[in-house]
Amino acid sequence: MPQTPKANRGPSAGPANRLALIAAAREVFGDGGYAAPLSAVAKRAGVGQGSLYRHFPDRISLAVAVFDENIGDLERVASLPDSTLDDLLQEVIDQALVSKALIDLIVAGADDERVAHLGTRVLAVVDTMVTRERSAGRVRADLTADDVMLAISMLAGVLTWTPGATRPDTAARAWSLLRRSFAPAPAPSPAP
Amino acid sequence: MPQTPKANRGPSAGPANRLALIAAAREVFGDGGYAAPLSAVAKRAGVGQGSLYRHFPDRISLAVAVFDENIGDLERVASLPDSTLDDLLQEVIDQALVSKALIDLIVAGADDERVAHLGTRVLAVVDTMVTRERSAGRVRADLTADDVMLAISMLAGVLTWTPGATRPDTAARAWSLLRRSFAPAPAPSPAP
DNA sequence: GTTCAACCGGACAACGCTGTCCGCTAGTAG
DNA sequence: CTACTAGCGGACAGCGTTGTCCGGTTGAAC
Repeated sequence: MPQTPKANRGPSAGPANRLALIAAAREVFGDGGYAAPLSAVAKRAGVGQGSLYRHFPDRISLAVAVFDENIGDLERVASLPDSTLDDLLQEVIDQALVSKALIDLIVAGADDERVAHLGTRVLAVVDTMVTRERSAGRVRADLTADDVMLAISMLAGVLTWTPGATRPDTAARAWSLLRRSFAPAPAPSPAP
Repeated sequence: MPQTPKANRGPSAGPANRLALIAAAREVFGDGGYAAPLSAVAKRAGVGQGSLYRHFPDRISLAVAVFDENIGDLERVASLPDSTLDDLLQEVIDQALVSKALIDLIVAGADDERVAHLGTRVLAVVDTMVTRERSAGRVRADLTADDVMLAISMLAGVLTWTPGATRPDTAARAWSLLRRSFAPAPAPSPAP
């Protein structure tokens, strides 16, 4: 009796399995980091290992599917005409753990086309926001999207290794620290 | 012939093995992160697994030995009466990868007494520097050591996942970004 | 009702890491 | 020289993860 089938929904599952896997992966990456075991994803999704590897042949394709949705959230925020950089960053903070996993993905898959595409999208979102903030005079004129990307990396990183309890506080402190470096230059000196 | 002894320095090794292990661990933690396999440390040190575990029963005791020296370097910088925060941070940047491993250690061993001690020493160093910079008016008056610790965490973190080639550039950009948030408040406004 | 193909779940082989165990060697004492 | 002991190197067992493989199940076509 090498097999003990308990339930097998057959081909009926449709895209359900795929979606369950993505949802499970988001949670697992969220609290185990990008390196979390994929077997945990299958288990959490209530799906066999086979289905996992059939839908997503490797870690990257699974991760790309997950982050595709997260980046969609960011794009949604940026597309609201009066959203601010703070709104965007708040979104990043809310997704902090997944965001860190995204960074790991971008690093790990630096030479993978699918991953590069994600990076491009994020940069575009940030660029939109920075341009808007700049023309509103809410940030210094020489602030670049790269600066903000760097800030986001740092923010997401520090939140990752912050114990859950103190995380909101750390997020606030870190963001207020970084926010200062974005600030417009104040009165350039009392005019001679 | 279950054993094929090639070389065995016997008890003659004295503290040499211990030192070799610490040096090897610094390198291995440096480019494999805190989670790097301990077997790699033994191999790098040219020492048997047995000797590794005899000297350092667990990962934490090995890591503590490594970082003890690194923190010593920081303390040395801070003890020079005219060293600045920039000098300290430069040291951290130079040790970036190991610094990130240190953070991981501090997180991983949050409830370990040996680790807590290391954390305390780092905070003390930072506090010294912040106090000095503050009274020299080189930073805002309300900058705290905790702020700087946070900045260091972020800096070390971002350097960790930066590909080697671009690391010096990233370090410079990140530090200049963070430096801005330490700056003293400028002319408080042209006086009404 | 029967056939078929798509899809499923979980067993399992391969692999890498940890931590232990043990036979061996280099100095030291007498 | 012999007896002894501290310390050494590396084999290996145990364990967890990855990725494959295959018998089993389901709905659709006819």
